[in-house]
Amino acid sequence: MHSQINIERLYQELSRQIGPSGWWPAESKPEIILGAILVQNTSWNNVEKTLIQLKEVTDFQPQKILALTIDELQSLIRSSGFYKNKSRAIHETFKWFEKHQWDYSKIVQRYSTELSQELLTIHGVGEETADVLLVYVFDQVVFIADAYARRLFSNLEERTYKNYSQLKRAVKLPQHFTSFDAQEFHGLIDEFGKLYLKDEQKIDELREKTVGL
DNA sequence: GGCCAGGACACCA
DNA sequence: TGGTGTCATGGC
Repeated sequence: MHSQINIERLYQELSRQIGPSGWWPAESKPEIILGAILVQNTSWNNVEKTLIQLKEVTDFQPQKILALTIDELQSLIRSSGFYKNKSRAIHETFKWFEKHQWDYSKIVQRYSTELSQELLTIHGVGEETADVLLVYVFDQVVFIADAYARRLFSNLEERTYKNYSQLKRAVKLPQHFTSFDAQEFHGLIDEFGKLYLKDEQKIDELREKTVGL
């Protein structure tokens, strides 16, 4: 049996050290959706270049995004890498939202607890991107078990979470977490990862405060 | 100049 | 269900 992290204390401690995270860094939901796809296995630094291009050309207006030819879209997002995959993912995801008139609250009502499964039917939207959309677009209280989270939890608990679903199953957010908390928790984990994941002393310090038996 | 980044998917056993 | 190869750019 591994020692487990006290999620409550981890959230509080990360907030105290580096909060507020300011995540997700975007001014609109279409921009969040674009960022969520573009950042797949890619540094945010590369994504920012792409977002600047997209803003200039489309101002993140869905109808303008969808009006781009596949070649135009690929050209605009090229610096984010995997541009063939991502151009298709962006197009299919935006078509999906268009099908639902970009009515976020209505989508939540319609699919209810099945929304995650529905998002996963979109080509190019996998486990993590679906959770990111749930948290930052649909304001759901969900844990995002991304690479930074897996590394952090693996380090703190001194074990190895091999993939997304393994950590996802292991982490239950506190009942009282609001959608803001879920957003902030993810942002803090990733920001902490960027800053300190290679700092053993920092990790040890955090472990003492968040891991019990 | 190789390694890696805020994954997803096809294919295989 | 779980493991592996592939997709691609830019920063270090």
